[in-house]
Amino acid sequence: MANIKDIARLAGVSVATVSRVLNDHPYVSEAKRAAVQEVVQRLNYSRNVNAVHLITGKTNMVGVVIPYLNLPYFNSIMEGIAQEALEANVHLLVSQTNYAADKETELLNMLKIKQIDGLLICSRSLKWEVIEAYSQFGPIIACEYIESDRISSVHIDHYGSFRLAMQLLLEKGHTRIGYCLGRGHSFNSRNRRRAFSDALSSAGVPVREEWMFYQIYSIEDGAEVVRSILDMEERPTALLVAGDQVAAGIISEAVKNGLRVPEDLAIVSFDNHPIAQLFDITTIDNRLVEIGRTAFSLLLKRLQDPASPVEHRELPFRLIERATV
Amino acid sequence: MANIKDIARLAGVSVATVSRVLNDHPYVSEAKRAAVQEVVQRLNYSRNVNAVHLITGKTNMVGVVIPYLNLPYFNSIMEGIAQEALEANVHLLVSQTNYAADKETELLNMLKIKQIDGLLICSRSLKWEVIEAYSQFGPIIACEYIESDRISSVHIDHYGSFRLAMQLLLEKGHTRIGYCLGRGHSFNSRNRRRAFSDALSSAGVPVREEWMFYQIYSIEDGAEVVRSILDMEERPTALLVAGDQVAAGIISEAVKNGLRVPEDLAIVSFDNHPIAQLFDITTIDNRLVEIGRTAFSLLLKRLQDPASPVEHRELPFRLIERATV
DNA sequence: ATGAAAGCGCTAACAT
DNA sequence: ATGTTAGCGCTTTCAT
Repeated sequence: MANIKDIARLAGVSVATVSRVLNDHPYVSEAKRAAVQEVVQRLNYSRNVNAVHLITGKTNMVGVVIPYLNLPYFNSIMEGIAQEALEANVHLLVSQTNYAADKETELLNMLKIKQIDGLLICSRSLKWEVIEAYSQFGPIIACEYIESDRISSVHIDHYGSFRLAMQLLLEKGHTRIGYCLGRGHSFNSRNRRRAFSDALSSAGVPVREEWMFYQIYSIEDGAEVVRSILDMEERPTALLVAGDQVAAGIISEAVKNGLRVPEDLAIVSFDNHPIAQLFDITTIDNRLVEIGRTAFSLLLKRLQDPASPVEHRELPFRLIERATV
Repeated sequence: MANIKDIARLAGVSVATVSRVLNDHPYVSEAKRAAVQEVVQRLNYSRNVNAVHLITGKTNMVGVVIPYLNLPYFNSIMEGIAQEALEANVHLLVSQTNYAADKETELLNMLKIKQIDGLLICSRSLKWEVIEAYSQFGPIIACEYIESDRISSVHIDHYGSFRLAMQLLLEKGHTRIGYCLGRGHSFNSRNRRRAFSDALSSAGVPVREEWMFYQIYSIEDGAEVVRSILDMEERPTALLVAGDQVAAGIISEAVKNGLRVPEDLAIVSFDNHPIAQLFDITTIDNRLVEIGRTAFSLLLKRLQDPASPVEHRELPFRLIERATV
């Protein structure tokens, strides 16, 4: 492969001049510029970016820590990130972590050694204190709520959205309410749980542990929840479901078993995925794609101006009333 | 940031020795190894991979050309790729191209300049002849059928699977059959179209252009198809649908408009996405995740042994009979 | 405007 | 077993 020296020799100029031409620097005579460009064309030359990375300390790549690419929640966020990255001409080093801490550490380390210019974290296992320590090496943006003066974040108010959903159900007279979440111990989940129990207690209703389901991710998981409910002596009359996909699984299985929705089982779901429309599910739009877009643009801003401040943006959620409440 | 020289100085050894320790090379005394490791720990040192990339000419990164991350078809393939990459500890440079040729060229170029070690192509706009020219720079694997002695591929037999679907429909007595595809001009689509018309002509039935729908990707697109059909004087009685998501949209809209499935409109769909189960859709499992996994492992093999031959693997598809035929 | 030369941080061939 | 040293391909002073 030809290198910059070859080009310089063939064009009859110095490597510095070639570099200037390559980087669109001023102070190069038209004649030499043309000569260089001709040789570049003729040899079909491309710069070795690894050398460029080494010397500039930048890579035009940002890392993305994402637990599961195929879960609708994360897929939507990723979609937003990818859209903006395409636009900004920045490359994405995507690491599907399955929540493995060592995978997260790996990307953090890449930031430290400048293999990536910045890092987007959709969700993580590592503690924020650990992650914060890496912010000295480059901007880090979180797609969840975090109080930090070193890591920017974009999030929606999961507490608020869960309270809204609860209010909807309580107003309809429901008191036997359960919920389905993914990870039970995440920050978001804890918030949701808190909203859930706050709403219940302000209505003077006790929390029923047996109606709280965790590790519910898929359509099949949703069906499973319905089967558990059917076996109960006392069943919940309403369910908050984190994820439309799961809600669809629940509704489908419920109907199959003679339960009417919403009469026997009301559902409020989250995310406003296309499938929610299909099943006419009342859902709260969490603006997931927008979260991804915003996260990326926050990152870009800090990349372009490292002095720009750490920001925390809360995106408004939005209730979509349909037929399951 | 500390570099290898600092470590060498502090540990009282040469940079070569440090490099040997870092790379687990033999011929280093335990004493020196320990000394180096101690300093590495103490300084929390990490190698600058950009320098390593420059000198080794490798990056432990592979590129992924993928048109849309959020389309179920591609998302499933991506899932397979990501699973294997996680396992193999290889990083993924993912480029969502939206089928923009210049984005594809960009990754091809990265291969040329060794910014990535290999390339996975899920689908593309560029001609294979163009892409083939880059195979000299590193292994390229395609997730679609291609006849090439330079690019390996994993694919399923779209012609065969479409023929099977047609056979199913013809056996049930359908002769007024239409289809819904995404891109109409892709290689896969052309194959499917061919299977479609071959099947029809072998049954002595003419092809009806007005029943062939293109650019159909989403649930909403599916609903739109139904609305077009309802307006027709003569309607198809069956539809081949590339994608369960779209099929779900079709069924939902059809039922809303009083059409019975399969009595008024039979559906055979493809991919066996979880949503197909929910809607009880007869579908042909295209083994998408498996395609992704296989593509990655083919790439890995060629990365580890560049002399290993170009391979073309066809994965068997599988009919899942449910209730829409 | 142009070029010479000094690195960027690392690996590996070579010498000892 | 260990160290010295020559690059990898590029950018960027610093001269001129």
